[in-house]
Amino acid sequence: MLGLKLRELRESNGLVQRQIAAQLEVDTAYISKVENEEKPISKIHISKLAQIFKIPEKELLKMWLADKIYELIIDEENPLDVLKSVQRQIVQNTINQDNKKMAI
Amino acid sequence: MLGLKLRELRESNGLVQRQIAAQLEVDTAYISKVENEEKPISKIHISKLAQIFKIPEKELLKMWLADKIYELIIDEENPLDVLKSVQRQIVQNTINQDNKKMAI
DNA sequence: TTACATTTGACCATTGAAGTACAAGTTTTA
DNA sequence: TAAAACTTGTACTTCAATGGTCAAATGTAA
Repeated sequence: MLGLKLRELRESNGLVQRQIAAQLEVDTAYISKVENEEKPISKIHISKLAQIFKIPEKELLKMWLADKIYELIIDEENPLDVLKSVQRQIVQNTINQDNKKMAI
Repeated sequence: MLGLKLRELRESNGLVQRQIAAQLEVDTAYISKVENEEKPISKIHISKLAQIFKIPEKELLKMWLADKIYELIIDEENPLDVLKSVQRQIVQNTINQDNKKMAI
């Protein structure tokens, strides 16, 4: 998913893989594989990519994380279920923390 | 989160760590660390644990996955946001697949 | 006290993923 | 058709996380 997005970003910026590769100082083969989702893009490249494409680093980072999670659960029977339960845990957690603060 | 759950399960079944350790054929120290969330529980033990506690393996597996995801995003600024975007991706994906099927 | 249960810290081997390179092949485009 | 762009397969290294162990310390309950 992120690979595809990166390809779109690159193309809409009128760049070829070689140029991205140069800026990240990696092989063009790596870029190709990333765009074709054969390899994950390394987190350490996110900030430079954000620069190149002139988008907020945070946004790209969020996509990067979402991608990781996606890969983790997509083969499960019921991925949305799992997401829901994580969600519940986080919400519950926040509530507990707030309660603790109130108690002080 | 899962560690705590496992502790609860163990205690509500009236078992001590040594007994769990014996069944999994690991050191009690490992069990202790798992329950205290210092180490993740290995996936390969899930099925045996489900047996021991007499709960569906699927349920435990789901918790295991949820835990992984939780660890992945909990330090982010906006973990719920990330979850939402994964959710969207999955839903979108499902729709696309359905459309493809319809086209056949 | 004694014995059992749990925790802790230090340590270590294994494994799998990440990151990368290179060469050779295929596609695209001028 | 030639050059540029891209893809693909294989292979190598490195690195962090995992999955533990052991011994010693600490807690706890009879």
